[in-house]
Amino acid sequence: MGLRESKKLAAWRAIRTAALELFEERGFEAVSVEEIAAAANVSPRTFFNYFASKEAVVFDQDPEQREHWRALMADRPADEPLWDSLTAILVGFNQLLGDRIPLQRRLKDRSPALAQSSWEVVGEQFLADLREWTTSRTPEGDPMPAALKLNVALAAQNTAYQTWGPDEPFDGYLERLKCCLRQAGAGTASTPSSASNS
Amino acid sequence: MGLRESKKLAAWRAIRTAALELFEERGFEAVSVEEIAAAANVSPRTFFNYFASKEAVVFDQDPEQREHWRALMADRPADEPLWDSLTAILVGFNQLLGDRIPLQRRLKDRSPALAQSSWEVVGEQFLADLREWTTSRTPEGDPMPAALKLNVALAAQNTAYQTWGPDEPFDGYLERLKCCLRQAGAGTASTPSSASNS
DNA sequence: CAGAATTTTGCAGCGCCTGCAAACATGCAG
DNA sequence: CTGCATGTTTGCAGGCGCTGCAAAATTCTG
Repeated sequence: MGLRESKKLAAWRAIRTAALELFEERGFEAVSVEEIAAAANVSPRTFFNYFASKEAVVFDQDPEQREHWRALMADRPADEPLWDSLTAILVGFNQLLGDRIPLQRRLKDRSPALAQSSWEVVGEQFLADLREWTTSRTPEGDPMPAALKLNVALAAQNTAYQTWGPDEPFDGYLERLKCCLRQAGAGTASTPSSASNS
Repeated sequence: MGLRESKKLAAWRAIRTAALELFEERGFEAVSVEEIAAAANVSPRTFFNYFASKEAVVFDQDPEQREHWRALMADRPADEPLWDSLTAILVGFNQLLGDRIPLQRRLKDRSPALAQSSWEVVGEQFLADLREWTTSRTPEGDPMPAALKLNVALAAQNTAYQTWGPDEPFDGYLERLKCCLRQAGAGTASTPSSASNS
C-alpha cells in the first residue's frame, strides 16, 4: 500500500476519532477545529486538508467503506426492478454504517448547527455514488422516473431516521427503515408503469 | 399597523431586494454581508437582526406570505385524503412563490455554497408549518404514515426541482411538479394501508 | 544518496456571526 | 408636549471557520 497512503488513512482516522470523542463529550459547537487538530496531533491547517468543513468530519465516510457500498451497488442483478435494488442498497448501507448512525443522531439532537446541516442522512460521497449508479440504470428517455424513485427511497430513509427515537435500539431503526421503504414502494411498483414509456 | 411594524417590514424588504440584486449580478459568494447592508442603508449588524445567516436572505419568505400558505393549509377540508391535501398545498405554495423559484435556482446553480445549503427546496418556516399541520392531521397511533407521506411529497418536489432545466419556463416546473406528485402518490393512496400495523 | 513528488505546517488574512451596551426611535399616559 | 417605557439600530470587540501561499518536512524513485 505504501507508507504514504497508510499514513494518510491513519491521519484521517486519528482526526475523526479525536473529533467524535470531543463532540460526544462536549457537543459539536463547543469544540473548535483547533482543539480537534491538537487532539489528533496535527496542525489546524492540516484538518482542512482532510475535511472540507467541520461538519464533514461528522458525515464523511471512511474511505475504505466506499468499496463496500460500491460492491452493494455492483451486486444488484441487472434485471432486478429498480425499486428493489434501491431498497437493498439502502438497507445494506445502513447496516454497513451500523453504530455510527446512533452516534450521529445524538450529535445532531444536541446541535442546531448540525441539524440544519444539509446532508440528508449520511454521506455525501455515498449519495453521489448512488445518484450516479441510478442514472446509469436509466438508459433512455427522460430520467425523471428513476430520479423520482431515488428521492422517494431517500424520503423513506429520512422518515425512518426522523421518527426513530434516540432511545430505541439500532435494530429498531433498521426495522423502521424497511417498513418505510416497503410502504413508500407500494405504488412505485416494479412494473414499468403503464403510463411512463415514451 | 403602526409605524414600528411597517418600518420593520420595509427594512426586511430593503435588505432582501438589495441582496438579491447583488447576488444575481455578481454571485452569492462574491457579495459580502457588509455590501448588502450598505446597499440597504443599514448597519451590517442590523442585517443579522433580520436574517439568521447570509443564506437565509435567499430562502426566507416574506412575512406576509406566511398568511397565504397558512390559508392554503386551513382551506383543506378535514375529510380530504392526506395525500390530496399535501398535493394541493405544495402546488399552491409553489405557485405562490412564482418567479422567486427560478431566481433562487439561478443563484444555486452558480454557487456551490448555496447548493449544499440544506433548505430542501424553499422555505424553512413553510416546512415547519407544513410539518406541524401534517402532525395535526394524525390524531392517533404512530405518526409514521403521515410523516412518510409528507417526506414523499417533498421528495416529489425535489425531483421536479432537480430535473427542471434552468432554461425551461416556470410553468414547465409546475407541470413537472404535478406529474411527480401524481406518480409518487400512486401507492400512497388514501386507504389506511392494510399492512401497516405491527 | 540526490532529486522529484507530495504532504504538513505556519502565517496572514477575509468574512460570517455573536454578545454587549450605548444611542436612537417609537408608542403611550398624563 | 413631555416624560417614560419599550423596542430597534448601531458600533465595538472578538471568536471562529476557512483559504491561499510559500517554506519546511517527509516519502518515493532511480
